[in-house]
Amino acid sequence: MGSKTYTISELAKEFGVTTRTIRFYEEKGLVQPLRDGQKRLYTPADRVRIKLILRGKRIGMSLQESVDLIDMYDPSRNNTQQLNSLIDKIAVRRDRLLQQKKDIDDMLAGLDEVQALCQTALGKRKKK
Amino acid sequence: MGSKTYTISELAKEFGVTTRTIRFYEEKGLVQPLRDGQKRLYTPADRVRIKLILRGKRIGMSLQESVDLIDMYDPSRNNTQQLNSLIDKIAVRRDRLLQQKKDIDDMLAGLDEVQALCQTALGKRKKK
DNA sequence: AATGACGTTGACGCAAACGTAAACTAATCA
DNA sequence: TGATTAGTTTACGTTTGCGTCAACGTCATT
Repeated sequence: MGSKTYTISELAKEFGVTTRTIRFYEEKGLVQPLRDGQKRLYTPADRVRIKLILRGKRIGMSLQESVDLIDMYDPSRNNTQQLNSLIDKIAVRRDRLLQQKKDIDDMLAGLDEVQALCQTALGKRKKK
Repeated sequence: MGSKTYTISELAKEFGVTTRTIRFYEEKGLVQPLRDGQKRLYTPADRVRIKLILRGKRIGMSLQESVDLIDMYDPSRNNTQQLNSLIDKIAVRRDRLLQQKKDIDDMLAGLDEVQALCQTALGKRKKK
């Protein structure tokens, strides 16, 4: 029953952030770990939340945006109203994500070109 | 010869940013527009730089990172040393971009799931 | 000549996302 | 038992990326 918990430094180490960062997320209400006396205890669910937040960060989302996104994943107490507006929000997000994907592909293509230039500039001496 | 130039507000409008933003980029040395007396005149090259900077922003790059990336696109005065280190940098960037792409795909998949849930939840009332 | 529209240079303000130092506790290792 | 290690709170500091005046110049109308 006592499913696994994590200490703050375990998670910090796993995700490559400082403990300060994780505490900061708590200050902002992004996670609410349990306590063993003074010490914070993180459940697997907490761990996932942090993971998702950091994933959002990697593509330039603000912490709040990540949280908003995470909240979408839980259409628990939703009336028809809310479900419809949720669908709209999803559409907006999807558009942004697709734009970002395009941006990334463009950049990758650019990098390929430059790399090719570099290699022919170097390769002339090597292979042929 | 006198190839086209743009005013600051033209570019601001085109890219959906304020003129303040573009001046800020100049303060930081990201662009160096010509002058007609006091007024800034942006060349097509300046315009492209700004465009690339904003593209970087969309996927969470800092302004400086965008500039670093743009500088890669110009392997002008490169000796073998620099070409090799450039290739290394490109590899690093590519890895990051691929990770970001994966992050985006994961999020898109998540959104698809949630949307499906929403739609079945709604559809049950509609159809029956 | 006055009214806008557009441009300029400071300079201060501000939110986000932590960094960093101080000062403390609680458990553990030697 | 003293030292080290990991945790805690409080609080001020820092960087980035602009927003927001203020105070002024320059044209083109009206």
